[in-house]
Order: sequence, then C-alpha cells, then structure tokens
Amino acid sequence: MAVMTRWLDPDEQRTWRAYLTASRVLMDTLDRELQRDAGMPHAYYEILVQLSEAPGRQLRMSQLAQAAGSSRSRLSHAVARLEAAGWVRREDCPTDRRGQIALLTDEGFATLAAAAPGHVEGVRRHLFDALSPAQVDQLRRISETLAEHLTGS
Amino acid sequence: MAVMTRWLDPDEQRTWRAYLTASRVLMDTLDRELQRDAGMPHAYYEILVQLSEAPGRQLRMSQLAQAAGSSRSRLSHAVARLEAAGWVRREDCPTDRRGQIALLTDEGFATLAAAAPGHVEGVRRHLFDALSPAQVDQLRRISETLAEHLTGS
DNA sequence: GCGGTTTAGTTGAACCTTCAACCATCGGGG
DNA sequence: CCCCGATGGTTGAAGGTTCAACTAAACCGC
Repeated sequence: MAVMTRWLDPDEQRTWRAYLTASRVLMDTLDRELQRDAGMPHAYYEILVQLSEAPGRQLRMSQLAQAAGSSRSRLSHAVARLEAAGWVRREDCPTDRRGQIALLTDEGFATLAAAAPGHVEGVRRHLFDALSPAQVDQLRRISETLAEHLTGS
Repeated sequence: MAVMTRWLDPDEQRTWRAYLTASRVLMDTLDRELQRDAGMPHAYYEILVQLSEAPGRQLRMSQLAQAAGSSRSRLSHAVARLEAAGWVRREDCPTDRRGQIALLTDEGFATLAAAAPGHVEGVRRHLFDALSPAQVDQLRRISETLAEHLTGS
C-alpha cells in the first residue's frame, strides 16, 4: 500500500535549506576556531565543560556521555585521547566495579579556562551579535521545543 | 592589555545550550535514518541532491563543493566513494583542462529518488511537526540572517 | 610569450565517529 | 544460591573529515 509522501512546501524547503546552511557553517566555524586556538574539536571541549561543572569535577562515564551528548563508544575513545593529553584522568568507581570515573585534571581545567574566553567570544560574534533580542528568545523556545520533541519520541 | 570577555548572560547560556542539544540530536537522528535506509551519510545525500538539481545533473567539482557546503578535499574523497558505488561519474571538463565534472548516474538518481521520501518524512516528523507555523517562519528568518552574517564576515 | 601568481583538484596521513562484538559486573526471580 | 537478562564500558575495524602538501593548468602583467 503506497503512502503519499508529505513533501515540503516552498516555504518549508527554504527554511530547511537555510537552517542546514546556517547550522553547518556556524558549527564548522566554531569548530575550526577551537581547533586552532585550543587544539581540540568542539566535542572534546564539551566534555571538558561538563566535567568542570560537575561536583568534584568528575562524572561516571555514562553520565558524562549523556551530559555531553555523546555515545558511550565515542566518549570512550575521546577520554582515551583526553587522558593522553593529560587533561582527564580515569579512576575506578568505588561503588560499582564495572564503573569508571572520568575526572578533570588541574591541567585540563587550566586548558579549558584558557580556551573559554575565545570560544565564548566566537559564539557571541557568530551567533548572538547577528540576532535581535527577540530572535534570541525565539531561538531558545524553538530549540527547547525541538529538543523535547526529539528526545521525547 | 587584557580584554574583558563578554560572557554569556543566563538567558544566552540557556539559548546556546538548547540550540546545541537540539541541532545535534536532530542531525544525529536524520543522519542515522539516512544511513539505515539509504546506506549513506547526510553529507553524501546532500551531494546527490545538488547534482540532481543542476542542469544536466552535472556540476564542476568546485561548484558542487560550494553548493553542498563541503571543502574541496572532502568532496574529492566523497565523490571517489560515490563513484565506487556507481552513483556518480567523473568527466573531464572540455573548457578547462584542470577541471573535473561530476555527474549523477541514472543509478544514482534512482537511489536518491528511493531515499528522498523517507528522508523528507524524517525532516517533517523531527522538525516541522514540532513547530508552529509562526516558529517555522521565525526559524527561517533566523537561519537566513545567520547564514548571511556568517558568510559575509 | 615568459614568469610568477592564482585556481582546480587530488592525495596521504592523522584524527574522529560509528557500529557491532565483546567482557565483566550487577540485580532480580526462582 | 544461581541463573539470566540488563547495564557499564572498551575495543577494533571501517568509514568520514581535516589539514597540508602537491601537480597541473589558467590567468595576468610586462
């Protein structure tokens, strides 16, 4: 039984294309800046940020994966690299022998502190400076709606 | 001379985090669906789409890179794979001996035609169905503003 | 038409992500 | 207590992306 495709109308087309372009260019730009200035991709920066905000600057691998929006496997590989760089350390979890705890080293914290201003400046310049306060508000609502919709289904 | 960082205020923080999460999850979802249903990542799909819409279903490598939002290098690698899959063919450019023309094969077009309905359905389900018409309009304006801002600077 | 500078495109290495397979441990039901 | 399914995490291979280096041809000024 054939089901008719609900194609996008011209407005939706235009919206989708614009969204694709904007989000791709934005992320590429920030990623390249971060790589240039801090020597790490945005995904790794995100991991360090999550650790820095966690109590004791440490998290179980699963929770860290969740917080950083990463798969378990990806996080495992990433933490291996971050550990080699001396920014993160692994420890055994005392309450669950399967568990591993990732914790941010002082060196990792310092690297993050050094990278943050430039990155924030980039986010401001490339995103917020281009939008009116009303648009920022709209973007927040849209993103929150979307995130809920996506993780809910 | 120290320059003060213009940190994000709480509202901007929240917006940025929500945006990051939403766009990441949205793209991951669509990417996984496309990989599952059509056996290609979204970036490759994009290349086929651009070719399919070009006159004669062909484009110079540079123009294709531009249209698909890809670096030259990335496109070169990608087209190599697409060619191996039989979906794209390379030809020499008659007017510029440096040039290469990528052209969509019938098989590539058929693959795209088979993949499109499912993908469009995904875009609709994961994006448009979650937003009000007003929000779709807002998202279009925001994205267009942003794209212009980013490529302009 | 010569020489230097762009432009077009490719290549290989390093790196990142994904996927599936895997091991170890935990927790609950009989 | 023991078994079994679920959970936590890692691993290796395959695939995708980036970066820098490179070749070749076109363009430009003289």
